[in-house]
Amino acid sequence: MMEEQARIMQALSGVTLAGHSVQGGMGLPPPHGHEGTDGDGRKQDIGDILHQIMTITDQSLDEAQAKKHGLNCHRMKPALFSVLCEIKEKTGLSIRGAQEQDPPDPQLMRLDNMLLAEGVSGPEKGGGSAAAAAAAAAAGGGADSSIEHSDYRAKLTQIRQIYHTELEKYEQACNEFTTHVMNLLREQSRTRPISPKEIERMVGIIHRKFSSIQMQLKQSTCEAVMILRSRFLDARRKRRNFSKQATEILNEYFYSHLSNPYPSEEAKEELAKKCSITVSQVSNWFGNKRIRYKKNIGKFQEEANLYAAKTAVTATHAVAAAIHNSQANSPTTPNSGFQMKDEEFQLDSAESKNSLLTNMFTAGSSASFSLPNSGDMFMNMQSLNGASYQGAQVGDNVQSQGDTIRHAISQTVGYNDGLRHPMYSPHSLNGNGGWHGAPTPSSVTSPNEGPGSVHSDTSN
DNA sequence: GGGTATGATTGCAG
DNA sequence: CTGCAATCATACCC
Repeated sequence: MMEEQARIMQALSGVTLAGHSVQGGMGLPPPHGHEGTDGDGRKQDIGDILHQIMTITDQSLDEAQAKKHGLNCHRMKPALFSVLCEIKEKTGLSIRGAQEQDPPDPQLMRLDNMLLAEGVSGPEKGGGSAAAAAAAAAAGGGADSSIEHSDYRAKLTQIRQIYHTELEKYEQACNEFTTHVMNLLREQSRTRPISPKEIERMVGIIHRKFSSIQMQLKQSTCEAVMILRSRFLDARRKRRNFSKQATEILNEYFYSHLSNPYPSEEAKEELAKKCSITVSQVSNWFGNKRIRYKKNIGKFQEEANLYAAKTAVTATHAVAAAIHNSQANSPTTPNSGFQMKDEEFQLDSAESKNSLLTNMFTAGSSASFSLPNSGDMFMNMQSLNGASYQGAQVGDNVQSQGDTIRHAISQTVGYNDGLRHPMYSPHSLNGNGGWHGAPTPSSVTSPNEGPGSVHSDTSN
């Protein structure tokens, strides 16, 4: 082997480096012993080839093409080509074959799932709004939640659009590049050993490269969504007072259930719906309210009175209406003890609630409103303006008015069918200041309440 | 800007 | 899980 190499070297030096020594000395002594016609001939062949190579750039393109064509048409070409392909397969390339079936990248899967969950890569509309809704639900709503919500959705749509545009671009570029490379390889396969398998492999490599770029795109998209999401949630985490209306509704409920201010799950849902807040916000509100009320009952007294009166007014409407209806339906119905003149309750548009209150609860007022001596309302109203109200025995009379009236009154003044059990007063807070002495928590409606009784918490 | 009100959070107990 | 109590963080008001 070494000998042959040396001989080739000699031949090369003899041809291409004629007159120049590469072996250090000033001159190379002529080789001895191996010279002959055979050696000279081979030397000449190699020299010709090398010469051709060296001068190939001097040839015109046409000449080169002609040579290429000549080679392609050579009768030995197909055989040689397949042999070379085979050799190539057997060497390096076949080793890489094992790496080809790429297992699904867990990171890519994570990204895909996330994008799907965020509604970026999923079906057109549903996913996005679902994610936004989820985010909204997670953060809780507010009066302006819809604004923030739509803002979030708009930004998400923007991200989605960018993502899809970029993805499309990448896919297009990938396809173009693949086609280009395939054509190139097919072309080249006429002059060098490239098997279809290799082309396939190359396509795979290209796709992998592009998918890694896609992964970067997905990653940045995910980041963008996450940032948007966190900003959105942060913005909603910012405390925002409930609307006045919502606070009123909650307060009304609280003070009309002062004896047991623990709304049931249904009541909470109802309140949440009415106030456009979440159930958990209702729970928070009641939790805060209970504790703050308990801590400083005095401070809340005024508020309690206000809401008691308010509730009384609205309920009075109901009662008046109920009576009116009842009377209309059965004119013979006796209404002693609970007689009210309709005109005293024509208050809706002309009179404000406040002026009505003044009329109703001023001693000199023509309206005489008797309340049972057992409800929260009564206690609160007692301190409203110092007037003393007699707890009339209205129960029987009211009952005689039929269910409608009984329900209305029950709603109004905390009247229960039982009527014999004392309801809550601030003084009945137990030693720990809890409501635990009161009817069972979480059962908003009093346990003593009759089964047919309708309570305000569920009836509105 | 400071004080208060208020919605939310946290840690604990039942 | 619910509610309580303490606390935080912010909104709101003067």
